[in-house]
Amino acid sequence: MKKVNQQSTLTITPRSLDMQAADLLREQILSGSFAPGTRLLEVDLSAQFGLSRGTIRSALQQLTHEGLAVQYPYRGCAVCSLSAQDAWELYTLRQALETLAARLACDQITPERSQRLQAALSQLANAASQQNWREVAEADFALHQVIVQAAGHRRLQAQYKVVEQQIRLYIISCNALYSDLDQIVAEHQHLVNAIISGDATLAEQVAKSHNTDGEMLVEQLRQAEVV
Amino acid sequence: MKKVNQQSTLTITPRSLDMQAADLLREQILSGSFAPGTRLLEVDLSAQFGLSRGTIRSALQQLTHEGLAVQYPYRGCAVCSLSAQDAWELYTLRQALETLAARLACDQITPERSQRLQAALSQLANAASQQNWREVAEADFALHQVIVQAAGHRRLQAQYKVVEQQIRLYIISCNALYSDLDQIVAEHQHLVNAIISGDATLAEQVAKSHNTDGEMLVEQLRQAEVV
DNA sequence: AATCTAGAGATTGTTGACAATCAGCAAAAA
DNA sequence: TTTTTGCTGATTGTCAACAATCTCTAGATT
Repeated sequence: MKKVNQQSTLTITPRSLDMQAADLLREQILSGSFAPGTRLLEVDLSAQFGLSRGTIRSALQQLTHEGLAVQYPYRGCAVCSLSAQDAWELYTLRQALETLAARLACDQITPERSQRLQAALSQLANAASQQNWREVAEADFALHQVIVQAAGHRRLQAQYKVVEQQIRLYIISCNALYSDLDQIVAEHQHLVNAIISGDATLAEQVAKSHNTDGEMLVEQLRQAEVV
Repeated sequence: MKKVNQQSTLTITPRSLDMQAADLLREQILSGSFAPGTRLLEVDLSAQFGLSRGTIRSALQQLTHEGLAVQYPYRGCAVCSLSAQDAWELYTLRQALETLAARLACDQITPERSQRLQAALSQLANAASQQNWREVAEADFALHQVIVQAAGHRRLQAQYKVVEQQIRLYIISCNALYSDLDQIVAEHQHLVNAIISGDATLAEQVAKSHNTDGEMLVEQLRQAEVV
């Protein structure tokens, strides 16, 4: 009789109601159901979710810490709106984190990790060949996740995730499109090769130059603000 | 009759009780009053502060997000304890953030900002000449704060502050000493000069090499764990 | 007409009580 | 003896009610 333990896929992991509420709200925000600027009122969400206001409050505090919501004391909470300055911050910060991740992943590269990088790169190439920019975006995120995980750095992972979420929010709010899918694949090919090569300085340099989608996003927001 | 407004030093800024409680707890932790591993129980703190448990709970959630506390569902909260792995993470992450800050500060350098950098550097040199390592540590932090502020990047500032706080916690828990104060001053001199020079690539390279205290900290923790 | 004041509505902030979970331990069962 | 079960104490998680703050508007004052 096999014991059910914490590593089993049969485990039910308890998750407090406030965290579940935060998860659901995050999903709504990142799927575009709650546009930037949407007010997130404790009273409304409490009624909608069938939970107490305190529980919702705790969930909103969590989202505020993740940068997805902004709190206005006594006046409500809202989904975060983004300026060009915000986009610039995210793009520069993401790049710094990805550069660190590339170097550390490279320092600790293993055959198994190489395979996972290659697999993620293949997914990206497949999505690009189908001209499906949404899947390209997802494959792009997934590839970077693999790199960041390969860095073996919990804080880096946590911080990268927060940045990624905010970037997702901005992509949705801009209806950002990827204009040159082949270039994106080529850039990522170059990055993965550099990491797998074991040359940390090269990996770092390539990651530093890896900015096509970030620059595009900042530019789009800048133009939107000028109009 | 002068109007009192939000920019006046006479303004009282409302700060919710939960944030005030978080401030006070943060201070206790960073001053060493609450050692790493100390249990932070809602019931005890509630009685001690004369606030409700919910308010304390919210304060602890804030500290958990800052990495100063760890939550154990249904079993209490504790001041974060640090391993060598944690120290490594902080040191590498800090370096990446400082490198970004140096580059951005350099890109946006102004005469006024140069002066502030020089002033902060002087404070560091003074502290070192008095062989007062606590003041050296504070001057070191202050100088980096000036650099990070000069980067004009709100998220970078926020993230840097979280990392800095955690580093402070670790320094206290290790009784870390600075062994070569002159070298520290020289390194910072080099960094400030690079930023002020306006050469962003140089600023970045110097910031990347700027790691004396971080490496020392990691090494001390590694030896403490071996014993 | 311009400015100030008070009140109402909307919303959050805080509280104390009840509900839920966890770990440890003693007793019962195998 | 080992394993299982049930209970208890300690602590958090959640709830509904009360307290506090903010913005806006109408009325009063200058």
